[in-house]
Amino acid sequence: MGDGSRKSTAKRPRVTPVSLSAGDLFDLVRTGAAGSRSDLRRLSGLSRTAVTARVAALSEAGLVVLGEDRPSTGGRPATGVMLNAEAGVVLAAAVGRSRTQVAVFDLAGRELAAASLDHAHGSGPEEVLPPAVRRLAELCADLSGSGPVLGVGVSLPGTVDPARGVSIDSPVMGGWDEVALAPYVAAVEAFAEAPIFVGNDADVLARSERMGHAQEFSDLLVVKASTGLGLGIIAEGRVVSGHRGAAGEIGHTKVDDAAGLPCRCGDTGCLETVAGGWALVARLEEEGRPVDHVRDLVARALTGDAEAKHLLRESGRRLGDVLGVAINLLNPEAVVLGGDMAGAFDVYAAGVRESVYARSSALATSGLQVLPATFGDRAGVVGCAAMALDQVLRPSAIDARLVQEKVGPVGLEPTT
Amino acid sequence: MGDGSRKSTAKRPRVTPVSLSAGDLFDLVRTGAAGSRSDLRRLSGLSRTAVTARVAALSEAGLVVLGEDRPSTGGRPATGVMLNAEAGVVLAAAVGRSRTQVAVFDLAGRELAAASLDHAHGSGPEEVLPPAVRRLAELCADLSGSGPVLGVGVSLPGTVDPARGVSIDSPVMGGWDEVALAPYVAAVEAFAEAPIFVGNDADVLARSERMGHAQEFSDLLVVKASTGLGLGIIAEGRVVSGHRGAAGEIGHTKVDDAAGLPCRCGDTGCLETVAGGWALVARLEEEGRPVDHVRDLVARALTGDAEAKHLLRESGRRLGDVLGVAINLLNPEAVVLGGDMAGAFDVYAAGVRESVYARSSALATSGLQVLPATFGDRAGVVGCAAMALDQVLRPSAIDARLVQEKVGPVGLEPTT
DNA sequence: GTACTTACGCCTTTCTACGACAAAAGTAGA
DNA sequence: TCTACTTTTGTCGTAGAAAGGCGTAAGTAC
Repeated sequence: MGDGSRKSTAKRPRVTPVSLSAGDLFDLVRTGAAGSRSDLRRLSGLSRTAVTARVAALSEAGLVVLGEDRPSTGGRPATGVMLNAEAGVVLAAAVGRSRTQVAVFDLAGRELAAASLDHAHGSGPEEVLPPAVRRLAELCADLSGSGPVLGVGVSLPGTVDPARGVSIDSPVMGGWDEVALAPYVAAVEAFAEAPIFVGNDADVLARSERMGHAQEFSDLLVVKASTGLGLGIIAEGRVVSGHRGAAGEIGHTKVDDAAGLPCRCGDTGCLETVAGGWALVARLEEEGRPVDHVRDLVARALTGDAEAKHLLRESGRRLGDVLGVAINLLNPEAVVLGGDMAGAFDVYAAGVRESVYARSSALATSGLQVLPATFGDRAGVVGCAAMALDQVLRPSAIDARLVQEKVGPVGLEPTT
Repeated sequence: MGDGSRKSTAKRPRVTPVSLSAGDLFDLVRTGAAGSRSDLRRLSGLSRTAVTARVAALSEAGLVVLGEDRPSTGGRPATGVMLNAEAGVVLAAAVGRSRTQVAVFDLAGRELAAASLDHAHGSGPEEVLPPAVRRLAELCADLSGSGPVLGVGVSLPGTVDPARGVSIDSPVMGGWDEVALAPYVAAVEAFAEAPIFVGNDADVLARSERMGHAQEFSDLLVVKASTGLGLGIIAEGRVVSGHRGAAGEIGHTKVDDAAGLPCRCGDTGCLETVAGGWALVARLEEEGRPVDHVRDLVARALTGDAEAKHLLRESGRRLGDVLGVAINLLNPEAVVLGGDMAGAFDVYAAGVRESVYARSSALATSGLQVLPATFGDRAGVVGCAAMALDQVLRPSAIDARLVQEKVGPVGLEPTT
């Protein structure tokens, strides 16, 4: 050194504030990557001062709690920093064709209360949503002192527009064209402020796996096999929703076996007409053995009914034919089977495996696993909650909450 | 200060540095979103001071240039800030079965020089790579004063591991199992420092569309139809590579039409055996009309050869059968056809459209477009360059380069 | 009991980012 | 042609955040 003739050596600003925000640190805590301020310092590269300041802000906002835990690693034990699961709740409502599941979750994703509401098959929003919202209000009332409602996740069996929070249409339920969900939720005063997140049922099932199998695998196909057939895609750890959120319409792929058979979507030849739950139910009915719902068919299969088992296995095989293409395309590490039909997992998975291994290339199927949905028949509400939590607790949302709080506390109680 | 009883009211740090780094601003300039410091101020929300400092740093590093352009919008005209395309180059090498295309691109993605090297069908890395690297060195030498080599993009017809930069295997070429590419490139001293990015040929084709159709559409399927059949996926604006980078193996999907037919992959019943370029060539050969390469078949079709046209259309139809499933799954806005067979786009696309519209649901195909690859037979090198540029010029890489430069100039010349 | 390790609060220094002031360089209209 | 207005840009002083040193707390290892 020793020059100085060139002004570039004068004083150059640093220009590179790669520092992480409080929300980013919160995310590290929430995901369990960090459990103490020291962890955060190591992971973020920030100085102690910066980490301390951010954690203090998060703590004041009630988003994290400082416990005296953490075993020593040879020196002074660290003060535990963990997510304050009691800082609020999210609501989940998984609307099905004849049943709506509702539940309340804390910020750690634990279910605090749940209920199920039956309604007539194919009901419209007026019959479904107000009772569900009322029930959620009751659940919240019973859970006194559980913090404010930070978000609401809703899943619908049909096409939705996540951006606008409206139902676009539903093949299995009437009256859901262009229905905005916010007004129904806002009917309860305590929910009026909460943002609403809407997802397709198959998509939401995929999101539930982000709290399950996706912690192990980053590329997954998640099948929802119930009355209809849907597919959720997790690619590189992210849920892929496709253009206008309409990815995963696997049920309406045309297959040769179904040529000419009319589908509920108005077209003919769809996979659903030979492998969808409604079609299996219809088949059984034709044979003079009426069942009310796919769940009944599954129940029969579980008690050893040969015909029901055969139908399920056959359905799995046909699904596998189409799934094989998807597997070649996306090369997932595992296929997760969810929905009512996966209730008889062994039978259904046997059918799926049979044709998947025949249809896909050796490369794609080597090491491919076929797994049951982590949360079984609770996957709907878990996925709705996961969807809401992912949005409500994402770093930028946390940062926004903190600056908002500096102006005037709204939403979360500062400390109380 | 006089309180101290409650520290929470004292002075709270801001804790939320959402400010954008110099690299982020560079990205805005590079993508054309911003063309002046005022634009950057508006887009980033940073203060004039901060923007000025960052732009000064970028300018000193030679990454952007300040021109006196920009028309006035009613007041003083803004100084134009634009990407300094001459700050360096990236190299592209698209390895094919019998031909390797190489090219040099500037940072704006413009091709500065190009060449093509033929080699025996199915050659190994020893025969292919050294000549290609030598040719690139010659091209660079001719382009004196074009800046340092910042990155190298290579595409291979087979499976690759992008993370490690190695070829895993190739169905069409021998000797490519577990081949690391870096040593070959580093043989030329001027290239030794440059990072290497490796991609599958179909994947790279998809990346080329990020500079083409993907500027308009965020969800695309990109088909590479040449000797083999491959598929690249762009979902929500991102290229999806799948687990171990092996997504898009559409050619080895099993189809009923091909039952029993042996495929070059060792299996039987693959789509490629009835719709892949190599199969069409074999078919023509059986009929006593030998052709050397798919390109010859396409050339014949373009001159009106009925048999060639029929084969191409039939191939497109069969591809469309499988593609229909993918379309239902991912609901893209457009399907892009590339590779040699797309050279006869009209014929090939007709076949694809025919079966795609029959196979997919009305929802997925309404508004679906079938388009030719933006860069035709140059898509390979363009995609390689795009892959390298996306990595080399991404915000975090730019930031790293700037701090590096503060310590001691390496890589880019400071101003010179 | 002593030395060592790890965690963390407080303080000072450094440096970034902001906003105000002021000048430059155009356009629009009298 | 000249003047008022708009927009862009450079410079300066100040507030505030991040870093790092120092000292202390609270464990473990021997």
